[in-house]
Amino acid sequence: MHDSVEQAVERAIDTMRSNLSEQLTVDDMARAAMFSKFHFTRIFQRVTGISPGRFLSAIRLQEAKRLLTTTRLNVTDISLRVGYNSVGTFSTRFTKSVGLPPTTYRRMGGFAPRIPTQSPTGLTQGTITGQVTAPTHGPAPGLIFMGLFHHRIPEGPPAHCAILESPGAYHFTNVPDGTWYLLCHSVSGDVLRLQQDTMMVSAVGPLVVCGRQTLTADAHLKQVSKMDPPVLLALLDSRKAASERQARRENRAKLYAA
DNA sequence: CGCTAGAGCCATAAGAGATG
DNA sequence: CATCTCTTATGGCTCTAGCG
Repeated sequence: MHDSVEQAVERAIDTMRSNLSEQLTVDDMARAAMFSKFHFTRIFQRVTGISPGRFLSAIRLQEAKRLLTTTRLNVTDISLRVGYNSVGTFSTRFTKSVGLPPTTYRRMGGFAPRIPTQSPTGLTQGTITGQVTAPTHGPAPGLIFMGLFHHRIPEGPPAHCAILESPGAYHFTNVPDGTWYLLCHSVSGDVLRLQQDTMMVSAVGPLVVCGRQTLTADAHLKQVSKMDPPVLLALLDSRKAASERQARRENRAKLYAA
């Protein structure tokens, strides 16, 4: 039974991916999965962590990111190709989710110069801490991007973010009160190609922060699957970030030696 | 699994700014 | 200057969340 539910959700996601330029509705997806739209919405949310509408929107923006970095199509054409009839709506949604307007994203080669974080909202003080682990077999993860988001989908500015060079401990302090998802994303190899087999992800949550308490949340990286929501936020260039870190380490070493 | 109120998304249009 | 892109306001409508 559980498997058939997952298969239905997978079928719906396949329908989304192969009909990006169509005006797909939840009704259409529910029909493809052979459920009523009410029941379909519920099981979809249970399996993926987000609603079908948001998942579809995320897939559209992910495809737009790909088209921006791999083709010379203009923004209007790309917005039409991924199912938006209005370039205005597309531009607004893209900027809000990715963190950069479409043309800036293209100019930067698909990377963000820095990852913006939300400004503190007054009542802060919680702490979230834990370990990031990776599978013992298979390719080693590259740099690990970690972020605290309001939703199960990595879009918009995170409340906090960090970069780990390898699996290990992390520590977020001054986390605002609220419900958070810890989302981790690691790429070994070429980030631009975003090949599924080189990407590892982990999602932990919901984590409810209230007051000065400390929460422990361990994140286990796993190979990305079809049912994981795509990463929308523009990430840093991992190779550049790694070389900058290396340069900083060398500078520190020189200072100590002097 | 069905229903419904309200939140949020999208289309449209106009205008400003950037670019070649 | 023409074209492209981005931003913003507005109104309609779809979708989600919550209840039964």
